[in-house]
Amino acid sequence: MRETASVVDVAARAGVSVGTVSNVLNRPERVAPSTRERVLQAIDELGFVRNEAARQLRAGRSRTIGLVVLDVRNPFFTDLAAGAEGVAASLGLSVVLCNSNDDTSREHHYLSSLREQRAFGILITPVGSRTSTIDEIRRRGIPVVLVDRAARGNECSVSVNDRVGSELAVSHLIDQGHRRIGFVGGPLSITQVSQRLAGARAAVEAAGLSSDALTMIETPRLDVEQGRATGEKLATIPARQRPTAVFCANDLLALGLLQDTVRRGLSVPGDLAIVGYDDIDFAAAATVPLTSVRQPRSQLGKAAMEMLIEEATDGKTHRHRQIVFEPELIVRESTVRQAGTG
Amino acid sequence: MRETASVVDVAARAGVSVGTVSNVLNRPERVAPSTRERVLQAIDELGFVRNEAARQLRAGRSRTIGLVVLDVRNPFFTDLAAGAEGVAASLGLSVVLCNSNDDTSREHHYLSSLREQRAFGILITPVGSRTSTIDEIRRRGIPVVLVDRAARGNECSVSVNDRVGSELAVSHLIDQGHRRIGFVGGPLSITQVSQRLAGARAAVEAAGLSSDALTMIETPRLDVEQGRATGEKLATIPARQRPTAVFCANDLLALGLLQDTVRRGLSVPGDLAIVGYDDIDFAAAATVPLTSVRQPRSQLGKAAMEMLIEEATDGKTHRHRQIVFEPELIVRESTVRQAGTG
DNA sequence: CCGCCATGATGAATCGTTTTAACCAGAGCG
DNA sequence: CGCTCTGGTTAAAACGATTCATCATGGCGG
Repeated sequence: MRETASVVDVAARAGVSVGTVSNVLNRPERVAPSTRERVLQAIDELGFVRNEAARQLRAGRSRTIGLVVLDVRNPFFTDLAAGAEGVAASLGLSVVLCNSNDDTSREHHYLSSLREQRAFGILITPVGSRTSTIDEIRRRGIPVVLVDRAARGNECSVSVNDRVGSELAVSHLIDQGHRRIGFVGGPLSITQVSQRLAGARAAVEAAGLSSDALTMIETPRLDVEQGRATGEKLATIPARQRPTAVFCANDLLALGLLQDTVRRGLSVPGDLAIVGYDDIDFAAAATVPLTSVRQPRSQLGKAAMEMLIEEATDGKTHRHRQIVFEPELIVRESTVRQAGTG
Repeated sequence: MRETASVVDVAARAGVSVGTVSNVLNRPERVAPSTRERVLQAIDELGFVRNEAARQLRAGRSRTIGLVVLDVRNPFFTDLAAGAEGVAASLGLSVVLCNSNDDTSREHHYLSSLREQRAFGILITPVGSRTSTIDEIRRRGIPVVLVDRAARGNECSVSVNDRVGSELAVSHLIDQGHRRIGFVGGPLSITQVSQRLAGARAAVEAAGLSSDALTMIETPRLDVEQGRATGEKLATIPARQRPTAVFCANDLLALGLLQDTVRRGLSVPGDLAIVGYDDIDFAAAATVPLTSVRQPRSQLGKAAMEMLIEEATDGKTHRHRQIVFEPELIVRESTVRQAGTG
């Protein structure tokens, strides 16, 4: 076996031209069965493997799609990725998962790399709202679809209505009789966080409560660690001012807070009711099953990928559009006292 | 601005040859400062972006490294990935994270794709032990380093001594007075699992206990869900035969089991002591902080990547070697009753 | 003043695939 | 018999960056 066989070698061995080999590879129906057979055999014997770089060079774009997420460690994003990947795989496209880690410079680095690779397209949850690099990439003809982020202007996006989701969550807490509610999340520069805060405020207002019924507890990140830290913070608040329920901007925060609260010997939801956001698998599996706002994560990824592919294939006729899914509140024990445990 | 500027456009604008442009890009010191300046300006004005596919075609290999893991949702692997990525990034190489999800066909699919891309190298935790595709890829000149898996024969690997890790864990449980110990994990086809089981058995034997002191509880997967299911299983065992301590093959299992146990109103470690493996961040943050076997995850990724790059750059002089890290037992409350809670 | 060397710059060849226009043989038809 | 049509096949021209052998220029020592 040669170091690496090319299409020329295959052609020589099968006694045909390179064009025919290429046809066998890409449009097998156009070549006569007997020749096709001969070529396939030559490919097999030589252990020929297509050179993707050469294909890409010729095609002008690659067959990889970048998926840039804020946090690979958050199951929300890996589930989303799984949904997106399923669609891509069925079309022979591959997805590379890029973790911006909520860091603008990392995001920029990945975007530059995808641009050099002439990516087929990009799905991204941008770190901030300023997206000059994204605009520049789009201008180069690489389609970009925003995921889990509603587009402002003339671009495609797939998102979930964060306002509605948090209204559901906070209204539920109010229905349960809570009058001092905490909102945990941050930084506010993350659009999802500010949207969810806005929804929470709207729910408080709609219930006719004063706006100070809602206490904002800002965190620097949206992870388990910060959730636990929030437990510390809450403990320092005098009991009569302390929220009796909190709404967390995502499940990682909620789980961290839940763990800390239980460890302090407090009861959930008795002493503190907790609602999360995303409904990751961990939520149902927590020590006290977590009430959470379910987002159609996998479907989100699927829809985004379908839109991206549509834009990438019929670029001319394509019209940008924004898909918005509706979230759903899943009520579990972290907000509603169970019959048996009363 | 043209659709997309190439190196010839840049050359024309700067009034030099394409060779010079290439030199500015790759060996700037070889070109006179004044020309260099002129070329850089042309690049800027035209918004020129290198075409990675063309580079790769010429170079014969790409600048991406595949990292194929068993489960992206397990923080162990994302931490490992972070370590590996750090090293790669400093050399201008990019890492694509591929999730085999413990499925042979997915693994094969990713490997084929990486082969077509003429990957710079591959880091992989293989699903099974049969690795014919890997051998084939290596024969093509793509270096492969096994991670978290000791190599059998003539190949590079970076792993952690699983036998020692589980001996530490089980000896610790025996030291705490436990005489009926459960081992939770599976499937046994995963090398890590069988190694950890072997270590557990060795520890039991070393302590002079009968081999039925160890109860095997096999699971189909290593996730939180299965950990909870294990709780169910344990509950069905008559109290006098039920293990008083369990050693789980990874932290996800341990956390699931912990959650289920606490929910049943049992005390940890009073009614059941639990040890996990990996010491993921979640372990310390659990309702009852989890005793776990710490693996140098990030370092593992770093070392593997360094080896891979070494093999990829001096292919001739390179000699395969196997690095084995030693694990460390981190004792927390899930096995040792705290003073206050007695 | 001549030849040599160093430094910079050049241009053509190359990587491996896809695509397109051209070509050919044979079938069908008037 | 000549014409068109068609299914198969071919040869050659891209795609865009890199590399290497070659060449120009000017300074310097002899």
